[in-house]
Amino acid sequence: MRNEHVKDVTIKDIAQHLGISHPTVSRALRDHPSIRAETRLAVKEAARQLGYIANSGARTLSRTRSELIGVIFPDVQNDFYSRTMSTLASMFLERGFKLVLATSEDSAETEFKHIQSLREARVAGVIIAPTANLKNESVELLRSIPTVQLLRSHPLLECSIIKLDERSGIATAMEHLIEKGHSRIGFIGGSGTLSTGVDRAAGYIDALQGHGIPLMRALLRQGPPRPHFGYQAMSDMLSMKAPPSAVVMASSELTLGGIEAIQERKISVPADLALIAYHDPAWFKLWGAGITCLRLPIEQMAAAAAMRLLNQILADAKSPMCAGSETLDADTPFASQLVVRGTT
Amino acid sequence: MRNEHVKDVTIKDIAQHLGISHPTVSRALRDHPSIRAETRLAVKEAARQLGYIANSGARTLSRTRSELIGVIFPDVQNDFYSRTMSTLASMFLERGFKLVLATSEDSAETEFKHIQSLREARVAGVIIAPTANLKNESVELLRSIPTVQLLRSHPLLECSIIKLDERSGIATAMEHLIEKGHSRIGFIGGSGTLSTGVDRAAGYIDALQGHGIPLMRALLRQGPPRPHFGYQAMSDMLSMKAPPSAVVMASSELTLGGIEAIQERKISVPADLALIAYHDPAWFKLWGAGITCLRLPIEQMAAAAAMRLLNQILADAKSPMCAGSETLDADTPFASQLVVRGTT
DNA sequence: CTGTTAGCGCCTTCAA
DNA sequence: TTGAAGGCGCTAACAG
Repeated sequence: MRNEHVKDVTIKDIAQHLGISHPTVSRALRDHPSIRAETRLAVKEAARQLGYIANSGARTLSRTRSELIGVIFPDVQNDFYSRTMSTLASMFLERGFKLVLATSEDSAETEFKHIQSLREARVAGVIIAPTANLKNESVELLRSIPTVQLLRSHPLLECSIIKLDERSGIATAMEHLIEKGHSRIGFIGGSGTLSTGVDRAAGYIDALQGHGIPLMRALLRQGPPRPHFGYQAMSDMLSMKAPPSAVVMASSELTLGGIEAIQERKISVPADLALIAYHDPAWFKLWGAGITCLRLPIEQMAAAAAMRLLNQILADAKSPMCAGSETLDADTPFASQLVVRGTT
Repeated sequence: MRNEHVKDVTIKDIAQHLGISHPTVSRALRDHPSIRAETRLAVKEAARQLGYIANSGARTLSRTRSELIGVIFPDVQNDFYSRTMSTLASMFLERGFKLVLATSEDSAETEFKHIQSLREARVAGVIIAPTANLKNESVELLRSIPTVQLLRSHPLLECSIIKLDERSGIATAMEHLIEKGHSRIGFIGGSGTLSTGVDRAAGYIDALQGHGIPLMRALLRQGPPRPHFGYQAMSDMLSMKAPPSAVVMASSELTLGGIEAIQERKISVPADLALIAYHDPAWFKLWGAGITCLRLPIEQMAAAAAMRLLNQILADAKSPMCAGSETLDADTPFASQLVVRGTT
């Protein structure tokens, strides 16, 4: 223990130690071209010996922008977000950025607080999966930070979006079920206030219409994308007089709850009920004969978001006043892939 | 888009706007006691109107310590760490700290890089699950930051540890299996270079000895705590001439791989093979008739780590030179709890 | 209660 | 190639 509370050594200390000026030290440390190789080496050696540790706060102060990237996700327990974090972490680390993780818990208020403190930290950029009812103040703050929306998007946020083609993903799943002869198909998805909730439900409705199957209100359930709601919705559907013969669960968290309800009632899958889930966490292939699902290109999406943000940050640094580089926003949505397994 | 690159409003601007001095503004903003309520309100109002956004870097500069907490975990895909993150996030947010997440990927080198940049950011504290071969430079750097080790610990790190009683946890699991009549019990755990790997294996060995069961080398497998190794080890064991009748899998990631190997060989559980896993991610209760496991008190551990760190930070702020407050390190290990389900 | 003054550590002109 | 001077935004010590 005993933290040695000696004051940190600064570039001035190094300068003094070497009998030169601090600006020279500063330049040497950053490999500034106009510095003699000799002095550069001497400086670096001295820095090492004295145990110099740069002060990123001070650097930020004189530069106006830090090397921090804020990541605002609803939570990290969700497999999608935690895997995304991994990719983002490695991509940004390589480029000298650090990630600050902020979890909104789907509360617009905590989301706002986070955005505020990220703004205070002068983060270089933000990657966000916004909450449904993003506050105006949040929008306002984000206006001054290069931002990229990932997976979810919010209408008020005028920034790049890296998204999935949710509708056609669900459409594919529906095709699959319909081909298998199902027509009483249920859908359990995220709230209609979330962009993903809306889009996935739309895909479901489209598919039904496309095949002339009437939409039954009781078979379309939307709510908070958490296990609890999945359990609830599935239980409800299973207690109907005429329950569905297949169900699409539009999120892995909902699936967790949905399956619990199914097991509780000892319903056999896929004999009595076919199932398609969204996303493909590791355990899906282990459950029974495997859960049929739509696999999302997580790594690619994360990488795309990172690159997009890096570009924006760069463009921003070059021509801070210029508002023209909107060419980046060619929002080509990513496609999910149907993985057929034992539940259908 | 169009980031408005107007220079940020500072306390000086507010001061000028109000015809007072910046220190007064600074104090008012921070609710300093010796400020007239009237001026405080005026300042806050002006700040709001002018769109003032504090600069945390500048604050850190004049205070020497930021409001950032570094969290260094091997990865966040692991359910244990992602759930811990959630708890830490909310605990620290409430107290005005921000979390910087750094994933080491179990590489001592990236771990070092992260520690270095956290040190450069003058983080207020660090919570870490160290890699097996933590570098000396890392130890050196951490010496000057309040640090708490969580779950894993490293001998060179002289700081608080929040840990689990790994040995007795495994012992409980072994008791359970032995009671059920098993004596050929396999163990698949993390590498012997990890503290958790060592302790859990020790628990296994202890239990065997305690019951006069000879230790068979082939039934004790340790390696990287990832699905791939779990798969490998389980496959090996199942191909033995005399395979075990029960296996303890000492991590949820290993379990993922282990179960895959089991399913591939169509071994029936628990008839042909009993199983106990470590940790209790949500899907364990859904697999078959549920996976028997040791549930870890994640939230409590995370909360304890947070409190411990906060105390250290506080103590550190009060008496920076004093080396005496080691009383905090009463390392009472947490206990895991056996959850009996269908695999035993 | 409030203003003055003086840094925190670094970077960036401008000169030399 | 290097040094001198000034400022980034904020807090703190000391006056008043």
